[in-house]
Amino acid sequence: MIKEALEEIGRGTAEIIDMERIEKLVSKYYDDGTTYTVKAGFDPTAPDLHLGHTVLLQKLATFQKFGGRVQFLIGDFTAMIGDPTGKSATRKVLTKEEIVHNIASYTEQAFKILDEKKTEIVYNNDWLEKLGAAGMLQLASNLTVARMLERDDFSKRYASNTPIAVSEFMYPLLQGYDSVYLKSDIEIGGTDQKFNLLMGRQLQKAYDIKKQQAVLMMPILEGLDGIQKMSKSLGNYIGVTEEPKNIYGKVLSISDDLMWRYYELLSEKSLSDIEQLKSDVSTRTVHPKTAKENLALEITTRFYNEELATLAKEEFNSVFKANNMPTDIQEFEMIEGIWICQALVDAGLEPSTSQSRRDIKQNAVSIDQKKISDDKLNLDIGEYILQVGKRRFAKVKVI
RNA sequence: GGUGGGUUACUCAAGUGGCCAACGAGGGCGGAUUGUAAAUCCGCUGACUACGUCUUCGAAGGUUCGAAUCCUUCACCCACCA
Repeated sequence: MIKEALEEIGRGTAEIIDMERIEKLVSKYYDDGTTYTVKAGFDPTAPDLHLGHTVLLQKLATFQKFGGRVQFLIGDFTAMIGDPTGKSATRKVLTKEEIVHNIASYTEQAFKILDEKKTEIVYNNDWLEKLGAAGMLQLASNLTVARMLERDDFSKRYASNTPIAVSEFMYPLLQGYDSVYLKSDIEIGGTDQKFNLLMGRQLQKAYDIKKQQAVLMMPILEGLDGIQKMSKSLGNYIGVTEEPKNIYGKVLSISDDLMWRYYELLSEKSLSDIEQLKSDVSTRTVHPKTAKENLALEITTRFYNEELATLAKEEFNSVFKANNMPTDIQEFEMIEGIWICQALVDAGLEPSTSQSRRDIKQNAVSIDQKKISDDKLNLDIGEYILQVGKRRFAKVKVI
């Protein structure tokens, strides 16, 4: 029983520091029901969760099955600094309303995966604000600049002459202090968080709270391009609130190699089942596309339900395989004689009339399934289905 | 505080007075093809009812027939020195 739990916990992890501690915590839970805390931090600036986040959430959910109580930490204070990812040195300060709004949508999404009853939501502004300048200085004295520069992000940016704001140095310290305050037993995060996660251990020791958190790191999920990490700013993400057909379609668009990565990190299938599937595909017993369809179906089902997921699959096949039209096309009303290029812009299919012309020249635009080549066309009264490329549609009623 | 270097389109990055709406790469979009929105090949990628006009090269002025390119001021970044 414990063995099984530990296997599940270890699945897909990139690195675990202090596995012994985790083993102790889990076995104590099985002995006398003592629970333990698992901390994970989230940034309230981006209210849209994507599959990259769910890798962590799924791991948290796993812990919840085996005695973990999740400390779902909202980094409302640290969000003001911004994690030193090299993107922007400082972020705009969010208003209270924005944060409240973001968090509401955040948690709603997160509870599609997490067990709400075993989750405690905490805000680091609650204690970090009270820390004050003196507390901050005390905190900062725990770390040397040389040590800080060892951190990968920093050394790279320093070497490539990318600016580093001094406030960014505070980020790992504050995150570490969160662990001191919360007396976390385990903290999980992405591999890119290693430095910050270890800071928690170090500070817990420095502040002498009689325990040091174990650290579990999950690999960073690659985005749809298969190379860069999944992130909203790169546009290579699958959002958990996206429509079923989008989730389904996007999963289907990943490369075959990436599919196995997604299986390991996102699927609920056991590792041995996945191995089996892999060998079936390589021996051509199972078509890779089938494997991918099943994955897409499973992921879509997780965020909706089986019925909607199946519907998404059918819709996808109908639109992209059989080249049928999607079922839900947006409608627009326009005035008689409207220029086709303008109509495309008004219907949101094109960003500019210039782009419309280019696309018409490239044979990308059709009206009622017929390609057009005349970019000077004006529309008479009637109803038309405008289409750009394979997947942008609009219904236009000209009056 | 001093000295020097930098700021170009979504990103990276050429361009040092007219040939610049601006090389190239990535990304994006489209076409063909397919097992998919994969891979591959090809094309497009500032705006405008458009073989012309307009607005872009950190910001504002200036020199010039003509500026992304020269000058001045300002902002931001980097390096070295203090």
